[in-house]
Amino acid sequence: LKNELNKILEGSSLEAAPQLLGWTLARETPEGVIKLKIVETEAYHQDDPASHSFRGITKRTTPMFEAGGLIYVYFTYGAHYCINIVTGKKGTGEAVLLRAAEPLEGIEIMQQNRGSLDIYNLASGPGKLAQALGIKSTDWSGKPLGKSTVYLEPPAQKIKAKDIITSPRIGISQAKDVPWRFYIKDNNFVSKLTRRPI
DNA sequence: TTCCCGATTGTA
DNA sequence: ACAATCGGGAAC
Repeated sequence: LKNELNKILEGSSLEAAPQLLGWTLARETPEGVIKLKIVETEAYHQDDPASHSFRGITKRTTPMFEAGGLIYVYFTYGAHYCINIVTGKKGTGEAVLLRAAEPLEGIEIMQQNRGSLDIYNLASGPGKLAQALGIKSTDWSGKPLGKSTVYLEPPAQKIKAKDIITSPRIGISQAKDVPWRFYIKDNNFVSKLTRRPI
């Protein structure tokens, strides 16, 4: 019998991205547990020019083509790590980028990891989110969600459909028009970047 | 092996 | 508004 998370993760990234809003992202570190509420996501898939999986399986993108439930971590701009949740069936290259989250527990650990005390600056962007969690290596990529890595817990309260805003994705040059970014309406912890003008 | 560029962030 | 920074992927 599949639980709710498995149902989400075996679906497409486009379906999963809004459904993951409100879920708690957690990691147990030597310093203590870190928990955040996911407030902003983006969907990427195989037939999507903006997706790393668009050009097929490479060493980097191999996890994206596995069955849903893995994490996919990539390094970008020479400085930042970003965390995705792989979704879909094995053989389909899709994932949900975790773009922003609201700190819930382990805030001091995240402040330490980020070198910032401002709670609105701890995970308000994909690079910041990974840094807050202490994810700073692509060795994490391809690992399954689980207590020994990073795991998800159900939303404290389900996010209502009317409170989910869709918009174009951020920071990409291809497929700028499609509304595959999702975030919680009026949430103060979403990323601050403005969308590049078309 | 060379070259280009990026699913970003911090600073000016 | 813009530089920093370096690995991935394509091209040569």
